[in-house]
Amino acid sequence: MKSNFELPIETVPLSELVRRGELLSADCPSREVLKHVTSRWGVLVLMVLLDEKTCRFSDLRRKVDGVSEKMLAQTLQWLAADGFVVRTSYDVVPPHVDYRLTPLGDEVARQVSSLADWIEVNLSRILSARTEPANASGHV
Amino acid sequence: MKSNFELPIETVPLSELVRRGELLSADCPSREVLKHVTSRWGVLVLMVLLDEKTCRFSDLRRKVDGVSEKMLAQTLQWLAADGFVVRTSYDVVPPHVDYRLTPLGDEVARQVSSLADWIEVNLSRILSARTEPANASGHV
DNA sequence: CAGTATCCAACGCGATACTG
DNA sequence: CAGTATCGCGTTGGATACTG
Repeated sequence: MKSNFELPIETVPLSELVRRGELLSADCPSREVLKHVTSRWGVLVLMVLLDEKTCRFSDLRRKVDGVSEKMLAQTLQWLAADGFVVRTSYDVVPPHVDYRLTPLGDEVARQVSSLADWIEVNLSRILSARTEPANASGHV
Repeated sequence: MKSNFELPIETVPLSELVRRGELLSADCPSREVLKHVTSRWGVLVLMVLLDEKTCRFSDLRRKVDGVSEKMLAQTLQWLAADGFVVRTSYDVVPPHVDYRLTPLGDEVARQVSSLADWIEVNLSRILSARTEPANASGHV
């Protein structure tokens, strides 16, 4: 049986939309998208592209501290395959390739960056909460 | 040299805050937080807890389709250690344990859910964009 | 019910080397 | 510059079995 995941949203019964049932089901394609977007390097690449508008491969390598060539390439391929990023190669020597967000990618990037910003802004609150005994060991 | 990551935000030089430099540096503690929050099951657990207010272990297992006991336990420990989730155990037989968001956890959960909602709402747009030839193969 | 412990398979991911 | 190819280790993470 084919699920209604790939149907236009308007044709999906409203009852199945009311509350997120999609991501919670293991076989929903949205799990894949979520995986790419929230992957270790996916988040950071989207953040950078949102700021920079357009970036070369080596720019991204430098900005995203710690990423290897392999993982950067793979991450960019995922994001491109999902329609979030466009790759443009200029036919010159030495090679020149640009990456930029699509309109769709711009939207996810904003979501992701919003989360990232929250973490950065609240980092000290989080680190404080961390060291606490985690409480709740006290039985009720 | 100790970085200023753990200092209260007010004491950090403004120049280092202007644009997110934290998550982009490999050794920033925020990377860890991001990892927990955007982990495969972390996202889904936060979503459920945001909706349900309070949940038992087995509730979460059932709602988060596909998660194993091991990974659910580990994810909850991460989120609890970061101060996003509280674990409350009632001393009865059979055992009864509740999980709920802290105020801090509520804030991240909203961020994460916002991203998740975006994906669910735009899934059909994404799946459409996916099949396209990814364009950009055309040299410029 | 709410986990922990153990084993093991899959793969995420970095290091290195090579190519157009 | 912008990658791909290959190797290999460490971690992730599922399945199963056991415990308070």
